[in-house]
Amino acid sequence: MPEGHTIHRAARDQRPMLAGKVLDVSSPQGRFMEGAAQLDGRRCTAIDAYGKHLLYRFGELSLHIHLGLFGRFRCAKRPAAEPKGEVRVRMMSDTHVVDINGPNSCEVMDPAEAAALVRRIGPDVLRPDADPERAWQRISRSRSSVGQLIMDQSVMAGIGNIYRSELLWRQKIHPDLPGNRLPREAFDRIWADAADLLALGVRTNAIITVDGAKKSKSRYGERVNIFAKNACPACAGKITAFEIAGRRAFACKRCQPKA
DNA sequence: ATAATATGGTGAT
DNA sequence: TCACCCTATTATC
Repeated sequence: MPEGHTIHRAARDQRPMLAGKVLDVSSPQGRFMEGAAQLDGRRCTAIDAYGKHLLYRFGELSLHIHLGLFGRFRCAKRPAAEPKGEVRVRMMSDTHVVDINGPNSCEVMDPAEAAALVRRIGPDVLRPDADPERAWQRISRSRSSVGQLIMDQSVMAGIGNIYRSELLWRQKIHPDLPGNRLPREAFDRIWADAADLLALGVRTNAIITVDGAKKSKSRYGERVNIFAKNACPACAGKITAFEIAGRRAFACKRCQPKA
């Protein structure tokens, strides 16, 4: 379930559970034994989110987590229940248990490695210190498509596959438009809308791109406009489905002209 | 039971 | 562009 909002939400949720506390760190699944041993018994000093990456700081050392497509967090109060599924890391404070299943990355980093990681991540739409100018410089100089660029985490961080289609639909821009033909004004709208939508995602812990929509249990329900949908909510025309670099993408030809 | 799918990313070709 | 990594859930036989 992870786009950028998921990670920032996790950081927000887990700070009061873990930060400032000495943690028991283990790997119930057994695939992170060495890393867990390095961190076990140390104090978690901070939890930082950068785009889709999460860094649990333990003084000099950082635990780098990237959920990938399948990863998930499970948080609970103690006493700890039996690990559910393949729990790569379990972190336990005096009050809480955080389990991480199926992360794409799970590694201990030294300060240089952590700094290098943060450096290669583009400006994060969810961070107040992000500099959109960096993203604009990349996009406006690139012949790649806007659809590709806004989901490239080194260009701008946080946007995933659903937000991509939804953002470009909301801003009436076709994903195939080359970055160097995107007007500055359109980029500004994309950035601002991304910041708003992802912030709402953090608040609700859900991807909601339909104005005024509420969380719902159905798969995409009324929360998204065109992602995995057939008809355009604006013009009732057919939504076209295609692929961008192997990922599903959606657009309305009528509402999202290429120029 | 087995296959297909998924909101992600990397490294080789 | 493809193969591959990681796991859980849903769809299909």
